[in-house]
Amino acid sequence: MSKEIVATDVPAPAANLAAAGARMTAEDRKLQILQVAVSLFSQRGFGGTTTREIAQAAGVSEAMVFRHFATKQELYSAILDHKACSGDSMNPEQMVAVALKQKDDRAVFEQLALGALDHHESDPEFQRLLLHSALEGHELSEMFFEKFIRRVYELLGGYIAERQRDGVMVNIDPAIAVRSFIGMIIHHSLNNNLWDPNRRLLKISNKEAAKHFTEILLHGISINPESKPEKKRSNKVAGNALSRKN
Amino acid sequence: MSKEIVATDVPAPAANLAAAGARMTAEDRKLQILQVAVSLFSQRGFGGTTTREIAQAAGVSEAMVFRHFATKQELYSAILDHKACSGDSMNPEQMVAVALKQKDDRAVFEQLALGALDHHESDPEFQRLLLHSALEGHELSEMFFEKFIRRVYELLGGYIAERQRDGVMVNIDPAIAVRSFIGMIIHHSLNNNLWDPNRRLLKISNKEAAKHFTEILLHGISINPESKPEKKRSNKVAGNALSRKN
DNA sequence: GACGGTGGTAAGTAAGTACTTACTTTGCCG
DNA sequence: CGGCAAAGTAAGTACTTACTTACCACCGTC
Repeated sequence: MSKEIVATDVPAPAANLAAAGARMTAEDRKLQILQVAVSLFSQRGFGGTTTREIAQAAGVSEAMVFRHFATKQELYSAILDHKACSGDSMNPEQMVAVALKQKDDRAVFEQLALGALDHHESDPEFQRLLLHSALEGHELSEMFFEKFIRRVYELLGGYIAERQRDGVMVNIDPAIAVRSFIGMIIHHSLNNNLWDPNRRLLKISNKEAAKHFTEILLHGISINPESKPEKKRSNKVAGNALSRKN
Repeated sequence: MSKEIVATDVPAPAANLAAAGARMTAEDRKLQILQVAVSLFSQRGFGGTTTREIAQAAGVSEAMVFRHFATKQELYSAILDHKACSGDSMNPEQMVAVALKQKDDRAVFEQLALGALDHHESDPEFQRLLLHSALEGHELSEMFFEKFIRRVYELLGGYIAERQRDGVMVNIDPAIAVRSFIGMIIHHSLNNNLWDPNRRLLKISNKEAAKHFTEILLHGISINPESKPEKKRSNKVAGNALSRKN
């Protein structure tokens, strides 16, 4: 049972050089080691990955790893920071900014869902890293929570609260609605990446998934759902929201 | 940073004996080691837990661990088997059997949700073990998937399909509805156990959560949602289900 | 009361582990 | 060319790891 120690991809900086075993600038090598380590850590976790494996996968000696990262822990932290901070689509606000202002409920939720699902699909390593770090109690978990999850709750929760004031959504605690929605998304990605990678239970595109999750949520928390909201809906609606049950 | 090596609880068989360091029967000791190891593995994962820690936590020498379990891997597997097979409430059918036959939608979903949420809350170790094993690619992940998840999809999906034929639910792929619902539940538990144990984002009882998740789902996929379905609804409704969008 | 089997251990072993040290190679620039 | 800093390594070190071996101590029983 000898696992191959090969990073799944050798990305940007000097892929061809790396293959030739050629010399690289310190910066490039550091980045390469980091990227190789991402792959290994996400597959096997912190405790399950040895510095020797990392060095081997990067095609250098162990000493090089420790030249660039003083300790294994520092390398791990660097990875998590890198992944969390250089986060490309880590800004939920901007990706739904337009829809938000137009109060296009469907667009708000669908775009957010699609963005998240696509991101999870294109970078499954991140989800694995996040899970590993959460289980290990690493600070990334906390950081990601504070910097991202919390903001999503505020953003979406705020939006829902506003729509409640508009009288078009039932008077549920917005946080519950957000949790339900995020739950559908995360769990769907978790299924695709972790438990059911060949989609035995459910095989749909991210677009379909986003659409259906949105549909269920909006139908689930909207008042007057018999009027099929096909595209947009007119903005302000008179009247106050009333709970269907407190 | 010396972590204490103490199992969170010393359960049934010979808790008082263990405290005294007294002699135990082989069977009892085996069980005790197993239970102590559950706690450690769920906290730190397979790679993150050493056999010495396990022995220390059980109050015996390492040799005793290897007398009862030939290898560390065998101990791990025994744990997973134990947890998955001796699964107490691992039968979703029976816990909603009555509601199922009565076609009491609300009861079906709410009872299932509450059962799952309560189980996750009372045994968070299991969720952690399951996650660890999924990340590590252990066979428990597959087993649990086959033996439990799949059955929930069949059970709930089948029920939804039936209600669609009854004409009271919209013509969505039942698997999508199930995924959405399970997603809300799992993600909520994951939040409570892993990311937000002190409930900063959302603090509700399992009962409330189950009720709200059910509410959202049923509202989300039911036809005719304006008639508040407060308790039960009459069974057969004439007419055929029509999708609100394919 | 010697005996045998079972619960239990102290003290290993060989193969890792993270991390270092002392040293060699390589490219670059005056 | 020659010099030199930076990239890179082989071969460690000190310690931990999973797993063993050889040996006790207790206790029912014949």
